[in-house]
Amino acid sequence: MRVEEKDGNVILKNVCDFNIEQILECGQCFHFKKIGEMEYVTVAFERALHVSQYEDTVFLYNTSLDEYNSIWKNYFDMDTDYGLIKERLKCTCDELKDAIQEKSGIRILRQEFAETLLSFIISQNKQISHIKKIVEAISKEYGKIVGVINGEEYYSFPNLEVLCNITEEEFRNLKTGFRAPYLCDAIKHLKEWSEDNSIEGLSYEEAKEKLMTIKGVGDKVANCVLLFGLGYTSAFPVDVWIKRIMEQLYFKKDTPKNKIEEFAKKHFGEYGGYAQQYMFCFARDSKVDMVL
DNA sequence: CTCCAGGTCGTTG
DNA sequence: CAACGACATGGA
Repeated sequence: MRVEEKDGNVILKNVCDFNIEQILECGQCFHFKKIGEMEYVTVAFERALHVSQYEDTVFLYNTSLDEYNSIWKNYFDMDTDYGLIKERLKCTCDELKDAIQEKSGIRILRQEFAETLLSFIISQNKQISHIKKIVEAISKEYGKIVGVINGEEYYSFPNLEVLCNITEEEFRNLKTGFRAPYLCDAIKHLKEWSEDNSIEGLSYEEAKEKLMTIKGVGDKVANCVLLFGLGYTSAFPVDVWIKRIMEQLYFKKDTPKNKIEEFAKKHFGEYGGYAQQYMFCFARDSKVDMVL
């Protein structure tokens, strides 16, 4: 891959294992907007990035090489060799071949911890389109304006200091429903952890246990946060879609979620998170049979 | 109008 | 411990 800066844009040429539509639309993030064919605005790290892709060329508009190197390279996980991961997974797990082939351009975004945590608390029992609306509403109400692209304004997700002052009632007014107290509890914990730095350097198990002390964070949300917001690539969130496709690919019968997670840990190991994303996206897209 | 959505909590058996 | 209903809200 080559990285060039030209006329205030950054261009990535000969990009491998990268499909902007699959990356953003695969349910790992909620703070983006499709503005054209293979053209998006994604909001993260208090910035709005206008990005488009044509074949193996990716355009990052109105940015610089410095910003790419300090922010977007890590956000898009460009230092990870997805070709290698896919080969490993396909070798050991023949069942994944179709999903990987179909969703070959997925990457696991390295998102901010706080936004990921709150977004996935909101996600419970909600459709992705509605999760996006709530994340946008929170950002518009409490975040900063970080860009105007094609006449549309984009707002960053509020930082921790601002989040600390949002009341349960204010969250209810933003249509978060019964999740409002969960969000407040999560913010309280975020504040503690940022003050004593206690979320850093933990093992997967320790971090998961810590996350699950938050009311409203169960096994699935904790795994999503570990994977998308804290970089634990072995995390394997089991939701309805993963349950359906793994029952079809592996178990051939109704199987409890904890059994599925246990199996994934043994079978996929450190690559669990990647395997999960290929399967999730594939299952949701191809509408895997609802029953077995 | 009914059903369900990238679930979790509290309560029962 | 496994099973089950409640929980807010909006879209199909």
